[in-house]
Amino acid sequence: MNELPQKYNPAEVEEKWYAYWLEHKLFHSEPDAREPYTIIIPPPNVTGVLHMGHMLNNTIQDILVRRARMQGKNALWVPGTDHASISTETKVIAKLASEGIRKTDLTREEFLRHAWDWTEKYGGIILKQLRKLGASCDWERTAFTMDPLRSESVTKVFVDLYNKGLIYRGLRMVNWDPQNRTAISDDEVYFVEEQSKLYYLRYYLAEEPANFNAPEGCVVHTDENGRHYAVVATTRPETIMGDTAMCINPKDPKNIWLKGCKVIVPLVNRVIPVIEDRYVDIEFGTGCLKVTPAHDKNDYMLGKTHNLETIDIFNEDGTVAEVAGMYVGMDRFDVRKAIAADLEAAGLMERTEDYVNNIGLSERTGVAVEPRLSLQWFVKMKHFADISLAPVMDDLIRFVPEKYKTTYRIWLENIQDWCISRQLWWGHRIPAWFYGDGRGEEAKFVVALNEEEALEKARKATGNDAMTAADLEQDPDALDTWFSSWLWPITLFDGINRPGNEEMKYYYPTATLVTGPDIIFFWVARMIMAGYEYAGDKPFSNVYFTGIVRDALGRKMSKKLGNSPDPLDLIRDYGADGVRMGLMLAAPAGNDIMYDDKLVEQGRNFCNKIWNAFRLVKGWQVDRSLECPETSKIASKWFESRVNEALAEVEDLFAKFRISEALMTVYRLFRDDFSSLYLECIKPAYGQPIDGKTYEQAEAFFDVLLRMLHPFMPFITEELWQNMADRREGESIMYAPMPVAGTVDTDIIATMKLAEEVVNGVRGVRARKNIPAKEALNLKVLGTMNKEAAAIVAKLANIESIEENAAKDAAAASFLVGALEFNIPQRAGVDVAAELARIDKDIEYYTGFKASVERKLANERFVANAPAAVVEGERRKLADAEARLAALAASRAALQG
RNA sequence: GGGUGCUUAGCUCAGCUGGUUCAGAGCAUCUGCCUUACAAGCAGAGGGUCGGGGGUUCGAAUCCCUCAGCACCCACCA
Repeated sequence: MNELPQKYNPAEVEEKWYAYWLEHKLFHSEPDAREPYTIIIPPPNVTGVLHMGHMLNNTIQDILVRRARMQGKNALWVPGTDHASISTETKVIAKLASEGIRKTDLTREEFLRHAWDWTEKYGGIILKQLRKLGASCDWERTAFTMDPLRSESVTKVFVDLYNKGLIYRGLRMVNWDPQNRTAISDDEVYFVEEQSKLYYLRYYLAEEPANFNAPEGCVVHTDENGRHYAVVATTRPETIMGDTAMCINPKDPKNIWLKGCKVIVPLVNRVIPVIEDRYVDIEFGTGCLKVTPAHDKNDYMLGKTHNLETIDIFNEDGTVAEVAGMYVGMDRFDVRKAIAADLEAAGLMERTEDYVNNIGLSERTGVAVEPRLSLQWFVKMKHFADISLAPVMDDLIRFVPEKYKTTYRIWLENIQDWCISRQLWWGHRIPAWFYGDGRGEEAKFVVALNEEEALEKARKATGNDAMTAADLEQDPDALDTWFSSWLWPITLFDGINRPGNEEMKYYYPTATLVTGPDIIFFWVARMIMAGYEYAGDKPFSNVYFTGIVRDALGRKMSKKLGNSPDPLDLIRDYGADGVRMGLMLAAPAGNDIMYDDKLVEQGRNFCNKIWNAFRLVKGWQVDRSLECPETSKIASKWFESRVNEALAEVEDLFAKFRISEALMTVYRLFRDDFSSLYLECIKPAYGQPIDGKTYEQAEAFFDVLLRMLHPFMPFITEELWQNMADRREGESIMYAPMPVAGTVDTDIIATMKLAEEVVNGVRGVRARKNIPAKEALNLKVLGTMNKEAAAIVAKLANIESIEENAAKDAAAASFLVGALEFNIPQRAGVDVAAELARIDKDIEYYTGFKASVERKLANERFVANAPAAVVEGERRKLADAEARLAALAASRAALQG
């Protein structure tokens, strides 16, 4: 063991043990008689690369899984990746574009071939990276949301929901991404403030009334020719070709004169009616609203209630369509500029104003979302909201931190139907086949598991047995990625294709889901829904929401800022265990973590500490003929209790998912209690051997500590555990039982605490007087002290003799522990002035303290109302203070004496 | 506009249903040490009127009200 280097070298250790774990299939799980503990990975994007968020998230999962495994549970962590339809398709399109290939030039099949090539090339990189972290995933079970099992399940669920009437096809205003030419869900839109303009446009009256007579309070606009017009404020003048009405609030006195009129859309010269609706905000702009039902959600609703025509003036890519009649083929933003200039030129622009508004952008492409009327597939959510609210509110599924319950509830209570179709090719294709003419709302279609079944259904529906596959056309759309992810906890055990199979029965519901709160709606909520609908039970019992990893300045990590370290670089520089520890130290549940290199440095340093403590113990020569020294006996008795205390604490913290605090508890146990106290207590004098009993006890403690540390720091603990004894091939600390808290001897804890305080006092004197640690001292106790504590003090503080019931030594340095005074005679004599000053400072403090306690006790209402124990406590406080003051006064007198 | 949460040492945070383990931890800082496990270390020390104000109570970091600031989520106004 003496060959162990002075510093821990993580790289080779990590490589070696990960290979060992794989070789012996230590991550693999099969159902058996043990209690299961299952975690399903939030599948990262198949073409993604590991970032700090993944590091945090997966470290937590690994800690939970490893701990469960050591607790004797059959632990399974299932890995996999997500096909991430929009994200991947966007990347493939970009890659093709760089080669001069346009998606529109390819057939669906050709495009998919490219996409699969891409997926195979980059797919799974992230899973390889997870191994560097030490992730104990059962790689034999690696799944992909678009592999055959998962795909088949998705189709079945679609068909089933359709048959239950929970899926429908409908014309709706959706968020349209003109770059990817697809609909996206509300959740995929984010809003940013944009500096834009409010354009005030003239809408002339179509007919001048014979006797123009506006009521009192009206704001009437008249041009130099005496013609009357209304003014409409809009941020989107380019949509005027789609105007089919102007709307005023019936309660608006300014605009009441427009009631019943018809106005002319500027430039377009179409005559449109003025309608009235209380939706219009009287205070905004002029109180007149142009209504463009095809291009605005609210306008669409107005259009429905007022039976307005809908003119869709944009193409899929955001250029102006034929039907607009002007600016055809121009991009929407170019049109805005052009139309503003043209309106200006035509004298139809009243004025413009600077204006800040929120515009919706597509999460994937960053382009402005265009509200667009289109035919899409939807899942009715009412039913799902009904079945998924109570289990969370009743803590059947426990959310950590709890505050997300409210978020969840509010979302469910306001749930909207889920748009699940995407105009993409990369994804699960919608299993609906059209027949006959027309693809609009009136289109005829069948929903089926495959083309064969579709044909059969279509024949039945039409009564036309001559129908062939050529008469069918499958809906070209793909499904929203989340439509496969929401089944993940079920499909990983093939629970859709083979309901109630053995693995489902064993592994489902899973134990804990670890994920970010940003996907609570996208994913967590929908898995709960799917769980109850398709597995008849919750998908998981706990949801642990992690925070976001930020930089030291609190900024989100992003490629743009370049403030995100590459996790693999960190692992290389600090070791996987160091990085894991660094991240976990700063990661209370639900709190964002401010990443700082200092953290992983601390982790690395701690690894080194463990390493060196091991070197120390392993370096001792053992002489079994030696008696076990008293101090070692005391130390062992004490440390056993300390371990039990810490174990109980850790158990409690894990139950509360306070993992960072659990780690801190073990960290302090190892560093402060084990290294600084226990090892120092049992350490034989230099060059001397250690007795057998103490050595074995120390080894046993080390073993316990390694097991406590293993879930957090798997590599170094395996390395040392393997080093401690001859292990069988295939044996691993991964399966060593996690120690369980035993009884705590509070007396020995108190004794050690006292010893620590005395040692601390002696060291304080050494520091003040510049007495080297090597120089043995004599200690006088002005009273008596616990013998065990005294023995420890002698060893740790390098005391050669302890004299009890000693007389006050005026020439000695002194300190107090409680009311007990200690003196350390000095060779050099004492600095009376300095000593007096110190004593006076103490006297001042305790006098004030005593006064405040006396005040409290003098208060009759306090004595009458406070619980007896509290009052008693105050009395004791007073007595202590008095004793202490007396001791101080005696010291003072002796010094002066 | 609606909601949730936060504000405690220089930094990151813990302090549960009010009282002797209430003012704590880690990191950082300062001082002294290359003491034969570890300088990626050891020993010692300093540092906060618990965001402001008010209230309840014998007693408030803890409960209530209010003000201020911050963060996040939802909705989105032409």
